[in-house]
Amino acid sequence: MTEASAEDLQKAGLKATVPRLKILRMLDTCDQSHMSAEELYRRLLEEHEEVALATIYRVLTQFEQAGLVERHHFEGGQSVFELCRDGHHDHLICLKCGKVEEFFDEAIEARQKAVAAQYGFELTQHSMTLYGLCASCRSN
Amino acid sequence: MTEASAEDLQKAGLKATVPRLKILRMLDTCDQSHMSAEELYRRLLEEHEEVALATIYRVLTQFEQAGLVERHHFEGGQSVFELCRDGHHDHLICLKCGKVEEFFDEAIEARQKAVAAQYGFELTQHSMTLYGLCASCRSN
DNA sequence: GTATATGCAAAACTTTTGCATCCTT
DNA sequence: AAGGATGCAAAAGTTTTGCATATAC
Repeated sequence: MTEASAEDLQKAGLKATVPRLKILRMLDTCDQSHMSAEELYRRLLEEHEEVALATIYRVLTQFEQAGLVERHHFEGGQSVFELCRDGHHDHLICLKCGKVEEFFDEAIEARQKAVAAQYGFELTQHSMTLYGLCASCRSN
Repeated sequence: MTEASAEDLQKAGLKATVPRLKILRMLDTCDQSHMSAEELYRRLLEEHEEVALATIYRVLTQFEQAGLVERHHFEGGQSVFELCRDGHHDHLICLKCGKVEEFFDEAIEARQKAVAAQYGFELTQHSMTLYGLCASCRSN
């Protein structure tokens, strides 16, 4: 995938403003792909690219509505945001070091659809998050 | 299952205080089995069984630690609490009317374990929530 | 030039905490 | 009687909003 750019914003129907580009770039290039608004704010600050926290929240909400970003509610209360890249996936999170792994499992997806159908639901989205200890945290 | 009682609290290692019993009873008998702290507060108020909101939060946290209650982070920011009755289950939520259905699917549980193992994780918990439109909301 | 976005400060909301008083065992 | 629990009020944390100014097209 090429670097996040002004066109990505325009294609999504959003003006290519400086704060939006900073936020998009940070989501795209940061080693940490799942960040809270506060984390994003701090990292931008560190790179001397400060954007007001209120703007970060507004922009993330717009990105979410435009389908550029997904918002997750993991344990811990605050929302975490992730740039939508390839397709759908679920998450595996280490409770000790916070590492986030992404995975996709066809069998699970199929069963989810089957369960929803069984209850008469039209499925529009789902969230599935596994919590545990990652390999390196286990060995310590 | 018999009505929630003082013994349930004592077995869990908690003093059987009046506020705790009120909260436990409400969780047990309310038609709505998944409630936020605020909702619990309002419903107790309606039944003239007021408990301070701060106490509700403290008690719910203790209940959670004692294994009496599960805390969920569904969409919408605030925590929702549910009395632990039978075994583990996942949730299916209607985005329109808020109805919560519980389900359990062995195939999904098995795949979750397999996925965790594949990534070297020791699985300690998981949350899986399906969102959609329930049958009656679809027909309207 | 015009509509929209941003920054700042304040507000709204959820959850936690300090402390004096009260209740359970 | 003693330790722990509660209520109240205040604080802390997260997210939203009003409004004047600045920016993108």
